[in-house]
Amino acid sequence: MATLCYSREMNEIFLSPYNAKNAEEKIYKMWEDSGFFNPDVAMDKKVIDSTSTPFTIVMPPPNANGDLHAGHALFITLEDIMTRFKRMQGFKTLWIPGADHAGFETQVVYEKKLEKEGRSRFGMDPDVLYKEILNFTLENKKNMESQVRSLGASCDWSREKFTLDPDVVRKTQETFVRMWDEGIVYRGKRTINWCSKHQTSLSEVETESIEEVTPFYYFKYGPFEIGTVRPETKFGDKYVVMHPDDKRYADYKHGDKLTVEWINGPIEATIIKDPVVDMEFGTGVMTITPWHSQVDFELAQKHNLDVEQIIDFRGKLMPIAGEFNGMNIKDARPKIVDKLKEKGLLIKVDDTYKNVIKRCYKCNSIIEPQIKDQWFVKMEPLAKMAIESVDKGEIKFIPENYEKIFRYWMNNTIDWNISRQIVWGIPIPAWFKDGESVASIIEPLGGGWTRDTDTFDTWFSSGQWPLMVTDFPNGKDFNNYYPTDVMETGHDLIFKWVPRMVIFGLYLTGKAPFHTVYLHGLVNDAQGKKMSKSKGNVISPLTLTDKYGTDSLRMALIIGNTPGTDLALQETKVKGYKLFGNKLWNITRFVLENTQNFDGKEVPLEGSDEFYIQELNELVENVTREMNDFKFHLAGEKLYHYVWHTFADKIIEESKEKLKSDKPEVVASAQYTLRHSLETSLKLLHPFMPFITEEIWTHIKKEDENMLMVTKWPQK
RNA sequence: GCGCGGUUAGCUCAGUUGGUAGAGCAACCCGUUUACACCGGGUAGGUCACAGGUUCGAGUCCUGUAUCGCGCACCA
Repeated sequence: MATLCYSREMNEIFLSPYNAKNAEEKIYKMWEDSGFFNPDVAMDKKVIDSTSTPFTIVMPPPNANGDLHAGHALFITLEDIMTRFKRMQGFKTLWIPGADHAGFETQVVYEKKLEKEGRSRFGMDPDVLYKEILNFTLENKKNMESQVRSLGASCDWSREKFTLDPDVVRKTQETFVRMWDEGIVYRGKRTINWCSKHQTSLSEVETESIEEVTPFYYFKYGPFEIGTVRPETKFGDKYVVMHPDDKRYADYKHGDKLTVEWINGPIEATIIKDPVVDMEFGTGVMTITPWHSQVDFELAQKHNLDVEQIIDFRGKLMPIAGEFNGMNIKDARPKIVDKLKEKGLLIKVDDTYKNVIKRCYKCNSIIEPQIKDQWFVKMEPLAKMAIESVDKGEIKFIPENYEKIFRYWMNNTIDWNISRQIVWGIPIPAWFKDGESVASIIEPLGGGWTRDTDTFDTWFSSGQWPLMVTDFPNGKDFNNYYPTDVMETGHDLIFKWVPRMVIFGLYLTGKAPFHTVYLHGLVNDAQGKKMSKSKGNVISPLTLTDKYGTDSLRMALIIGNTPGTDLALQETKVKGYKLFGNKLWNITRFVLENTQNFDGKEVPLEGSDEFYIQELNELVENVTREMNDFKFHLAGEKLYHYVWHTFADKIIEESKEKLKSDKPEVVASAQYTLRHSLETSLKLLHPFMPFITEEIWTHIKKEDENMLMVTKWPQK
């Protein structure tokens, strides 16, 4: 028979303050050894009813290329709170961890490392480079995993997946081939975003559009005046475009040819009339450079115009530039302007012109639009499915306003370039021969095919992540846990990742991969400024957990932090929750010292005890409701308040008198109230502060009780 | 240019369906007679950005303005 009998020895640990460092590693090991992170084990050991409803979260796989940052700590805490809450409520709870090879991101990190060592990826054997990055990534993966553990994540490590696991690679390639077979993927020669430094194309989300003040030059072009910010692209400009309704140029007819003096001598120009020209802008006349501008390229296709490359893929001018051949565009620009000025073709320069320039989101290089054969995904039909799913209410967003942003993006899709000219990624299974392109895992019949050397955009595979980790299409987990429940991730991924997961889920299975998208904000520094290495204001979560314990950081990240809103992480706040942990620790000490002979059985409540038990019931009800509504900031704050200002300040203070009473029923009632309040508080706090609550629990639980992590969530 | 969000106490932020404004930290005063000084008790501090409107009643709903932040964007 299980009885409570608190001995002196058991209390001794509570005589000194809570030592997070000593407790955390031991507690995490106990959890992991129990196997309860894995719902199958929990069911086998009868901790969870095998008929219960599943609750699944897929962890956004952290990049295996460095240390965890504060944002990771936030998402791990949020997802762990959801997971622990549902697990205690008896759901068949599964949180699946992962690690991301993070294609371009990691390659950039590794290239920086090479640079420091005086090496370069260019000229390296691709296989050697790949192996080096793989080793680097696998080493970092271990580091990342141990940091995720240290934050208390109760995820099922037995199911962990890496985005380069062989089955992930194979399935990603199969999806590509299927999309090709079904006409969703095509090979196209189109304008792409080219980073001349990284020597790869990039998708729209991998570029940043930055507004800059750039000199705007007006040049004389025959009888016309044209404006440009990019004189260096103008060598091949032999089409001059104006609006068909523009009366100023009514004398010129579409197709008219005239000879004009230009940079390197006379050039034959052709008049093109097209309504794409804005008559209000500048002089209403423009020349075009189809190879290096998407608008111009579309115009060229429409009118079947010549398309000529001016700038090569290293960002240098080509032979068409004549004397400027081989020059870097940055150096060439002023020289070209000088030459035009000497020739009397420069009319004026506007130094106040604001222009939006696309840059590489990693190295800040100017993105050069180039024409290149790449693999594209047709976005429109896929986006349509995603919008329909949201229309039907199959996917909800927290906070709600992100639904609008999601819809906006889905309604304005551009076909997705999934080819990357880097080695670090999943190879695109495609073959070329005599201008023909075929998607196929194995070489097509006939022989003589050349394999595509490009790799996939990392989002092409991570977009399928919920399917990969549940072992789509026939795995046991896929049947049991797909669709998953909540996708919790940063609001910055509302474009990059969330839509792609929705699209792939719907495309491959007909079902959205999750019903709730919870988006957290960025974690900023104490002043609310974005953390960055260059500003030197980066706060490492590991430094804070070292100093104050993991539970304290978790509380500081959750309380007062509403979904979608950025958070200013202040060390004093973390410190404050360390004090709270200590408070809880000392409450336990008091309760233990004063309930030594108490058997734990329910007794009739005397005096204010009834009121306090009632208040506790209301707390349980409120906290449970708020947790169900994803309002963890409110639930956490209520718990903090209850424990400190009701439990400690009132229940304990008043109990001091009651415990001295000579009426045994008054003493018993007070003891029951103390013990019940403590146990309930620990259970409610466990998802937020798993370590300290579990540590206390091991000292107060009955012999036949299991660890707190799998103890039943309190009910009113 | 278009879109989204914020503007509440010195600082960082909460405030669920409209009902006389809250927390933490900081400040000030008092207190170490045993759970905790990693503490307790108390004090002070806000025309809820501004202007209108709806309402018996608005921090909360509507309109507009200002301002900060973020996102998107093929005007050469």
